[in-house]
Amino acid sequence: MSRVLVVDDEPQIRRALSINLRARGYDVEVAQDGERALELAARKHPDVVVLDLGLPGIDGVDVIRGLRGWTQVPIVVLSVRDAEDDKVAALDAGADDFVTKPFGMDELLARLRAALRRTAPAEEDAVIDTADFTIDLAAKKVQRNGEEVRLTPTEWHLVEVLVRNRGRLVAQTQLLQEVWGPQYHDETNYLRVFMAQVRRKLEPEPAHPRYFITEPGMGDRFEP
Amino acid sequence: MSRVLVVDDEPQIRRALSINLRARGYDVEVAQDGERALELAARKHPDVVVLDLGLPGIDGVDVIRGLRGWTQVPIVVLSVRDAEDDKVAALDAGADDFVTKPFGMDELLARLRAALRRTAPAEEDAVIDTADFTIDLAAKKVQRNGEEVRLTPTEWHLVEVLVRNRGRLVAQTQLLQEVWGPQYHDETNYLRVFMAQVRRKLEPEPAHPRYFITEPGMGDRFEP
DNA sequence: GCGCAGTTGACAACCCGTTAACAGGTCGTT
DNA sequence: AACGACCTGTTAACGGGTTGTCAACTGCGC
Repeated sequence: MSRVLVVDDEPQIRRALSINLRARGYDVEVAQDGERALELAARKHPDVVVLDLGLPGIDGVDVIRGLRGWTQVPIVVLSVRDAEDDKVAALDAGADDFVTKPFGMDELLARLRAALRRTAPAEEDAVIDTADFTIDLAAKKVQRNGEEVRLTPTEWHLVEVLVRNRGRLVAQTQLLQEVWGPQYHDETNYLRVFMAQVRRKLEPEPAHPRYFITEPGMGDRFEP
Repeated sequence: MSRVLVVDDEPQIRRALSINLRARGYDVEVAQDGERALELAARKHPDVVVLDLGLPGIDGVDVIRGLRGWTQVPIVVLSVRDAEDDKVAALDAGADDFVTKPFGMDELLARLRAALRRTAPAEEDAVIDTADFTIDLAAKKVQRNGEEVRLTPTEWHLVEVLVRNRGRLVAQTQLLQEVWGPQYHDETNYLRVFMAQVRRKLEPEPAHPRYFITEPGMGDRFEP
């Protein structure tokens, strides 16, 4: 199920959210301050972030900026009532939604579902069919000639980003950051190696790719 | 600028929002009940909907469902405090965000910006069509006679600057600085070489350019 | 320790920006 | 009208950087 990163300095809130979210089937990571939040986000690639604005150390709004520098992951902010200015600043920094403390668990869960649904592919777009293979984004499966093709996690992640932007050119730095994390923005080696692996598994002629196209100097794209 | 559809049954709120939003440069449509909201949304295709939950006639949540049947337009819901159940129902029906009444105009504006920003990448389908070719700025693709034309990074960069300023004359120094960098302001050689390459790839008669025009001594411009 | 996945390095093939050289055209000057 | 200076258009070669590919290495989990 979906991975959630919870960022809050109050242990009892971390604990409450952790228990409640796990009970609903989410994978939960917790961080108690901004530094750890950014580091965990880079390592674990959560599907959604729940972030308390009132953090010790790095300010919550700066955490949002730090995340927005490299990822579009939805961010749900927790804030105290009457902190109107903070809310506006958070939204402008790129937060997706927020919940006022004290909050009901039902409301938070509803907002998490809403945030996740926004990034989830629309139902009808979840399956991409080509003449040579079929990609099911929801099920995370690829079929070729009726047989299932196994992709490693990184290979899949790469394919996913390209397919979600099908028809569009995706810059190398963007691909690297979305698949490997913010500090990998110039490890173009990885891209070459994994594009080659993906092509070997999916392209009819890996040496003359038809779907996973590299535009020299510009980036890569998936052509359906 | 962006088109906003405001749905509320209270005339003073419609009026206040209408004035404030227009003052910020939004195009505003108003509807006083659910039926008109659905009808206006279908006719005008707003970029974002501001919807009061407590409507006469069709329930606000049903309006959300009605919209979600055919569009992903972001919906910002207005609701009274303590209507927790309504909020959850609205979010699950597909609302994107909501604001509790009474609300500050700053907060509403911030949430509108956030909602618009979420769809911005998709919305920004800047596609320029001419009789001879099509330029898709978002996908970084150029088509000519149904076939894809490949531009090198520098060629693309040059085309992009010209197209974004379509119809306007762009000075040589400005082009050189935007495409090659600040220290290249007088390398007019580059401009000639690359304008020629772009013309060769896109113009029907490269020797008599119709789209990529050089105004001697002044600069260049793209004529759609 | 075995197997899988990700990481790293090496190298050839290729692509693209740079550069130079020259032809054609325009304009001002004589 | 003739001339030359200057700007523009066109082409081709060079060299450096990027890409595709392979294989060995590392680290982790079973």
